Amino acid sequence: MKNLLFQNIAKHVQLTSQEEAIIEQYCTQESYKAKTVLIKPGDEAHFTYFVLKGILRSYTVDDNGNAHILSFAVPGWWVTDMYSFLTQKKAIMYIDVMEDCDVFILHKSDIEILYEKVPKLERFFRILTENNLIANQQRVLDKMALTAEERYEKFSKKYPDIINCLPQKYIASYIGVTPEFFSKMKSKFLRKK
Amino acid sequence: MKNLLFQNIAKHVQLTSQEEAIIEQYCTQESYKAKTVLIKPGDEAHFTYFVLKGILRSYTVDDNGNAHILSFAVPGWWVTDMYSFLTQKKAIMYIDVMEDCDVFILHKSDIEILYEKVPKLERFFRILTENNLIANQQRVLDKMALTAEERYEKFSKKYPDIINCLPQKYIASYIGVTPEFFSKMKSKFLRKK
DNA sequence: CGCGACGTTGATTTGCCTCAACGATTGTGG
DNA sequence: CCACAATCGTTGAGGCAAATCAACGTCGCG
Repeated sequence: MKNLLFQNIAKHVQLTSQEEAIIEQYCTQESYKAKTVLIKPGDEAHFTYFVLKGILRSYTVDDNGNAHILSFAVPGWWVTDMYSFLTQKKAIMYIDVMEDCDVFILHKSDIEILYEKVPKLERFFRILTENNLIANQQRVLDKMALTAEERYEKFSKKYPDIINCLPQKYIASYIGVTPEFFSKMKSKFLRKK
Repeated sequence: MKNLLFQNIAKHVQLTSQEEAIIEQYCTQESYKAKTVLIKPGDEAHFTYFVLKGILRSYTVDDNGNAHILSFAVPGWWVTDMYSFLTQKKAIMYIDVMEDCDVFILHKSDIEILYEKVPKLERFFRILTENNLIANQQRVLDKMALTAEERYEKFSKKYPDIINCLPQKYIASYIGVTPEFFSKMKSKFLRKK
């Protein structure tokens, strides 16, 4: 279990077993049932979550009540309301559980302590954030340059596993279209083959 | 001149004058005329640029030849093709100069050296990247949840200075609409007041 | 069983794009 | 210094991608 976290870290920085032990001290493991809301707008996000099992998502709800999914968090991923977590201002997003999950919880203040005790983590999270940034930059450009169908194709190549285990309305929301349009698009797409 | 860089760094980490001296060794200053292309798709982005004066932009061009601006880089900002710079694979973006500029140039391999010599930079760039990520996440959501007019309003509040010194077709491109539509939108917007 | 969540399909509307034409401004070479 | 081209912004007509609204079938589950 704990291995998934350290496997992940090991992809970018090499920790000693002593350093791993320190990190372990600050990680709390927890399980949540589907539909549990971990963060909602107005909260202060004191925690970041590392997913061991299950699926979470982060999203906003607009004035018309439509949800817009920013990210799916699957095993091996971190998730929180970055804005709130980093600035300690009010959250703007929901984080909730889509499939029963096990997570590690890290408190904001503990992360700051860990940065001091295990400086390598500074690098680890830098690299993690860099990769996340690249992905988000690409997503901004994709939303501007590609059609819904192209975004769908791209998504299904990038996350072939997610596509079959989630209600498709969530995929529509991630892609940036309505469930109705997504349905029509998909049937047109399949008819072509 | 060099001060702008260190003022910027000082917002997030405290450097000794010795550390500043080390960093200075790896910075090359350069000036470029408007329209100079610093990076284009297919290149390998070996450099990142810190803007002292002038304006640069990063953007992609889609299959129809339309440009989509990812970012404007004004004094105090860093700019490069993050994807290429970090992975050292082929660039996917253009970086070019919109107004004659002075920049500091940092080589990818020098940054790696600097991370070793001045570990505080690891933190500095982590924080910088975190803030950049938050902004890009918000932009993804804005493109999904807001109308063009709302995105325009948001942009003009966030960058009131940029709006008056750049041809508006570039702002249209950043917002994610055509210049024609932007023009109509703007005149409708002004008529309302 | 009956309710609620989900996916589908159709009719209609709308936000934004495309294409084309036209002034105004800029700038550049002769 | 002018002439001409290039760039930019505006406006209009028409078109298309995607949203909206509504109705309906299906499935899983309390």
